[in-house]
Amino acid sequence: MNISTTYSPIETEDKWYSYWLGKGFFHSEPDDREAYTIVIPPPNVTGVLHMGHMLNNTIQDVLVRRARMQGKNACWVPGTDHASIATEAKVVAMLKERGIAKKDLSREEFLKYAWEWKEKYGGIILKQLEKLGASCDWERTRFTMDADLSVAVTDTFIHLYNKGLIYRGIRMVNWDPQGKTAVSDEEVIRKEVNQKLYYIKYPVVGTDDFIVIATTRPETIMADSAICVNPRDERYIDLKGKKVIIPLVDREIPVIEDEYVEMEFGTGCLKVTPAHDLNDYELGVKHKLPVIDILNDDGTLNEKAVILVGEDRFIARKKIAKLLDEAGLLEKVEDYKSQVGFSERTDAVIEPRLSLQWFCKMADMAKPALDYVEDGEVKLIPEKFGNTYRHWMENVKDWCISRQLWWGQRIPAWYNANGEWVVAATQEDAIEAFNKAGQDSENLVQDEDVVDTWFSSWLWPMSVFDPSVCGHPEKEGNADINYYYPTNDLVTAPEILFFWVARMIIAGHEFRGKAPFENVYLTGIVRDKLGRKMSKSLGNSPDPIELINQYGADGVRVGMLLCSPAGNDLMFDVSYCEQGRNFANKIWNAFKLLKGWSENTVAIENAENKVAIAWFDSRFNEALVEIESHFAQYRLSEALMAIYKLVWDDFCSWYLEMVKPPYQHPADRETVAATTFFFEKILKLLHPFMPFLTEELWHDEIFGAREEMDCCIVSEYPKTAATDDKLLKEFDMIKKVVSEIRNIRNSKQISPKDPLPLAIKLNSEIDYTSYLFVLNKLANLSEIVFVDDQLKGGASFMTGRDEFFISLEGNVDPLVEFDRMSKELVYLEGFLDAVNKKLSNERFVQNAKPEIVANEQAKQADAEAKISILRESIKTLLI
RNA sequence: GGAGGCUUAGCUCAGCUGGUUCAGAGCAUCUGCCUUACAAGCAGAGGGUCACUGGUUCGAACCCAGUAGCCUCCA
Repeated sequence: MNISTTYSPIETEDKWYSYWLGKGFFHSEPDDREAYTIVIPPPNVTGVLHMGHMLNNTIQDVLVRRARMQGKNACWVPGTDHASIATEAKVVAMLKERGIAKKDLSREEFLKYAWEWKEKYGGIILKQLEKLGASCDWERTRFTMDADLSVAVTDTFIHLYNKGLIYRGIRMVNWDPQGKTAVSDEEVIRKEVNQKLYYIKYPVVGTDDFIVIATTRPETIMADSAICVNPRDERYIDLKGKKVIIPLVDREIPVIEDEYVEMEFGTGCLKVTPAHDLNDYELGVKHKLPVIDILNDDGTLNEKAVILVGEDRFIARKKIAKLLDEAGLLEKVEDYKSQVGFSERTDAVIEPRLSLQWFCKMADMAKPALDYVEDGEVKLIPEKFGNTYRHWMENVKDWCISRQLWWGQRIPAWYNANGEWVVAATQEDAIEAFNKAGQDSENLVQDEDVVDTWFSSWLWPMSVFDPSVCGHPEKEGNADINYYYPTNDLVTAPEILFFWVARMIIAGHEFRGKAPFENVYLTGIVRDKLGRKMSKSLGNSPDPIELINQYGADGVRVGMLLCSPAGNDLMFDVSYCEQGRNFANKIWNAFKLLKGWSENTVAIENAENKVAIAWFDSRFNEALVEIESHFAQYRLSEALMAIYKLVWDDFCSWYLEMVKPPYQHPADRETVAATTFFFEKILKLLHPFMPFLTEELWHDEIFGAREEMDCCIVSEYPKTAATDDKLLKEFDMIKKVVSEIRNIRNSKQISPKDPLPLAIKLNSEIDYTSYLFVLNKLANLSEIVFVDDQLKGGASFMTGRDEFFISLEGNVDPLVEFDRMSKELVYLEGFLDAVNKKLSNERFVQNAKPEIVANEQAKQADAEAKISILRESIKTLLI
């Protein structure tokens, strides 16, 4: 084994990952054991690992590895989703590089290229997860566009359509005129832009007056259906029932009234353009206004605009401003800042556009999904997300599920020449359905759109096990789904609580009558040190693979978790990875020490070490109880910190220093055996967080010969056991005594090499005799004596009620000691005063719980005792 | 505009049902150490008006109201 002074991750990581794979430790098949299942939130197939994935998957791996060690049949199902929009964009870009335009390809040709792209570049991210140590069952890897998962999507569509839960309707979409496609809200980047606010005069019919409207989009006046004012606006009372004329095109439109209009904005008059603005559209529906769409799909004006036909919308804007000005109808132009949406991909200004889309009705399906969370059958962690969830589920909007793309599952709707349609899995089924309805079934065409990617991923916890149950609630399902479903934990980001989590609960309820998971752990957002979200465009995100190369996978895993409080955002900084790496190194070196001992042992009795061994045994169990409680509450970073302190402080700084043989002396066999045993337990505790380092050390010969399947990854996780509380308490006192002596050394500039004489004046029940060896070793004492009277002329301190004295010839300034003691006395007197006040307060004694009053009385007695000791000490000092 | 959340040491965060010597941890800082496991380390120390204002209570970091600042989601 390597005995370098630093742990070198590179040499161990690939080795053990392939070993685990080779032995099939990640693979799961249903059996008699309790299942522990996680399905991965499928990353985008085009994606590369970013810090968010890093956090999310580290958490999942910790949970899975721990469950596996607890003897559960652990199954972590990996996979990717097809991400229609992102993937299609990548394929379009690839084609462009090869000089091919998407519009020159048929759908089939394009899809061929897309699959080619997916096979070649897709799924890089899964390879990257291996570097992190993710113990996924790779034999179960799934893709949302696998043939059977696509059938699941189609069947689900048909099922919901037949139940009347899917319908077609008009909707305003985000249109990218350059990409000629609709994009989702998430792909619209809002930026503040300097614009102009144009004040346009509309002549009022039958008068010589004008009404002035402020707009940023003068090129859309030809699409106006009305002018709207607020009914409470006294400036415009006269306009009631009047009509106005759209400048340049001379079309008459009515003046309507609606509370929606903000009187303070612009002139208080709003032009209503239902075809080109979402709010205007809704206003139009409310007031039954006609919809006039004057734009082509490439952003140029069409013949409905009457003027400037064929011009691009922005050129038209400039030209129309000029035309209005020339006609004397442009009152003024102001500078104006506002938020404008840009396409993430083409950077074109997004155009709100009406189109016919497919929708999924949500209200009825949302109800049971809300109940799961309200009733606690599905737990959201942290709980605060329950409020957000309820609010959303009670105000749920219908889900627009169609996308104007090719990459994805094509909507199973078929149209005949008369515009009639049926929903069917295949063309044959469609013909049959048309015939049955007595409708024309010649020349059928399938809907050109695909369904939203979420429409695949909401089936994920079912479809990875048995896609055939999706769309078929009556089916019993295969052995896998009956064993693994419902899964245990889901680990994901709060941003997709509604897009994904809620919908999975809905789908799970619809097809299995059960929610797909018990616990949903919502991680925070990874931000940089300055609190900014990590993003590609800001360039503030480190490359996770680079970090792994630099700090080791274990170091990065620890670093991630150290700064990730449950449910809160985390301010990531590489210094956390450094801390993780240092921790790995600390463990490595502790191991080196132990290994050195085991190579030179003798069979001698070492009674002195027995108490230290008993103490660490208790301390380990005490820490384990705390760690288990953190895990039960999904407080992973606190569980990790508790382990960190157990290892670094208790094991390395205290225990190892206590039992360490003197330099160049052999170690006794019993101590080595006990320490080896402790070390192995520590490796187990650490394994879920630091899988590589622990596996590497696990196989060292000091633990004896290992069978090939005897690996840390499948070792039995430690179970809590009884603690000796008296021993733990007394050891705390001993540690305090040691620290006090070290403190005296430090402040008096005494070398740790110079032994000091210690005198103890016992005032408590503690029996120090069994700890003298430890005291002597850790504090380097020349002698320890028990005394009845306080000693003069040395340094002194109190631990509990016991007094300790160290004679220091000529090294102590009585004035300094006096000062220190006086300060302590003042503090104690103040403290006692506060306690006394409480106890003499009748209402306190009456109202407070008895144990709290008893506690105050104990505090009082303790303080009184200490004060009298201190007073005596001061007196002694002054004599 | 609607909803939710956050504010505790220089930084990142714990702090349970209001009551322990309760104001804590890790990192960073400072002081002293190359003490043969570890300088990626050891030993020790300093550091806070618990955002602000008021209220409830015998008692508030914790409960209530308001104010300020920051964040997220929805529109």
